[in-house]
Formats: sequence, C-alpha cells, structure tokens
Amino acid sequence: MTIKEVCEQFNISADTIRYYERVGVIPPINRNASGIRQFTEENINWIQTMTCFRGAGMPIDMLVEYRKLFEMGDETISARCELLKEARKNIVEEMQSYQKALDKLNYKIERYEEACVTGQLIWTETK
Amino acid sequence: MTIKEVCEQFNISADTIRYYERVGVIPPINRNASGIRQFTEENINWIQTMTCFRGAGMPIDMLVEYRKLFEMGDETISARCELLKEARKNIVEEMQSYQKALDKLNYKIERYEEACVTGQLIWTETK
DNA sequence: GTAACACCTAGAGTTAACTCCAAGTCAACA
DNA sequence: TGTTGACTTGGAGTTAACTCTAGGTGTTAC
Repeated sequence: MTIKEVCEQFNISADTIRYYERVGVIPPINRNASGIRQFTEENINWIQTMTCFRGAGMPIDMLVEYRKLFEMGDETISARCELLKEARKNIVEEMQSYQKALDKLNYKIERYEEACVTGQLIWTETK
Repeated sequence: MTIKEVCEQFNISADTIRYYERVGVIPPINRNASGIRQFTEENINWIQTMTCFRGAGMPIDMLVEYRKLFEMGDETISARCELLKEARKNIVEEMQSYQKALDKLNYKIERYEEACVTGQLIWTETK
C-alpha cells in the first residue's frame, strides 16, 4: 500500500504519517528499491490503532512509549497494560468534561430556540 | 472575589484568567482603587461557562465570537444559537472518537490482563 | 527525451493556548 | 520604615503536533 492510499484510508496527511514514523509512533516502514514506502498489513494496523488513540487526545510521547514497550517484547506486557489504563483514565475524565459541556450546550440551545419563537430569553439557571 | 479565589474555584491559573480577559473570552473585569480585579457573580458565571466549554475543546476564537455576539444584544440570538449548535456538533463528533478509542483500549486492556495471568497474549482482532 | 507527477529527506516554520518574565504598585505587618 | 507578598502590565517564550519548503530522485505519459 502506498502513502497516498494510507492517507485516504485514515484521512491524515502524508506529512503526518512521515512524522509518526520519524518520532516512532508507528514502526519503520519498508521502502521499495527506489526508497518509496510500502505499507504492510501490520503497518496499517499500527496506523489504525495510533490514529484512533490520537483522535482521543492521547499524546504523541505516550504513543511512542507504548510502541517502544511493544518492541521490547513480552516482559513489558504489564507495563503496557498500566500505560493503557492510564490513557483510559485520561480519556474517561475528558469524556466527562465533554459531557458537562454538552449538557450546558443543550440547555442553552433549548433556551435560545425558545427565544427565537417567543422573543423571550429566560435563563432559569446559570448553567 | 479575588483572582486567587477564582483560580482555586476553577483550578486554572491567574495567567489564564488574565489571558481570557485580554482576548475577550470573558468580559472586562472591574478593578478596585489600586487596580486589582474584583470579580462579580456575573463574571464568575462567564468564567464557569467558558472554562466548561474550553474543557470540551471549544477553541478560544469561538468563545470570543460567542461573547461578542452576546454583547451585541438580542438581535444576535439566532447567530448565537447557530454557533452553539456548531460547537455541539464538534463535541458530539469528538465524543464519538473518544468512545472508539475507549472501546479499543478496553479490548486491549482485557487481553493484557488475561496475558498477565495466563502468560498468553492472544489478539482475536486487530481492533 | 522530456514533462508531469508522486514520492523522498532534512530541517525550518506555524498555530493555538497558554505560561513566564521583568519591572512596578500597593496594603499590611514587625 | 522597610520588607513581604499579592497583585498589576506589556511583551516575550514555550509546547505539542503538525505542516511546509527546498531540493532531489524515480516512474509514467506523450
């Protein structure tokens, strides 16, 4: 698979993929005779996982750390598990913030929609 | 209320509050005779709302835009409503990404925990 | 054979959102 | 009265995560 196809599949730029390889978010990608990246199934799986985690705000250095541990083999299984649990904790917390904002937005949007109809904007809470 | 108390209440830095005032995320705060900010109830409400929205990734310039519209009075009600709907759309999308990552994390953590017990790491999916 | 195109590298530049710094003011206390 | 500590300002610096640029190579289309 070429870089272009990967870009299209995951909707990220070629620069981003090259950057991810450079810093170690994804493994080194094999090149063909003329130096062009040829992505294997396994490469694609890494990209899929890492872009998924990035999409939930997991920082680059945490992803790099995870991959490093992975490279070190089975003796890092519990370390990887702990890392992922920490990531999960962060994500759950983030989602709670998002939910709070969503509740507030829904409340405000409702009030604004009432106001559009009635011409009266009434906040029964400051939420 | 002093800046220190506001910091403690919302767990943000004084620099951030001053920055928010400077760029227009929150209204100009009244000063006492010696130039020190005195936060009113209404100021606090703004800070509460804006930090809530920021906590869900809503960008600064969108918050500034919202406040600008608010300052302009009732004729911007529908514009504010649209802005908040767009923000909500973004947040809902973000939450979906977060949920996907969370599912993947849960799957991986389960496999890793099995592996810690059995010594066997078995991925039945590449998710 | 040459033009267009997709790719490569190294390294510099950009952006958002803070965060820090220097220099100064003011109130309260020893 | 002087020093401590919380605050002020304008402006510079930082950080993460890309994103862009310049200069180059290899493959395909006419």
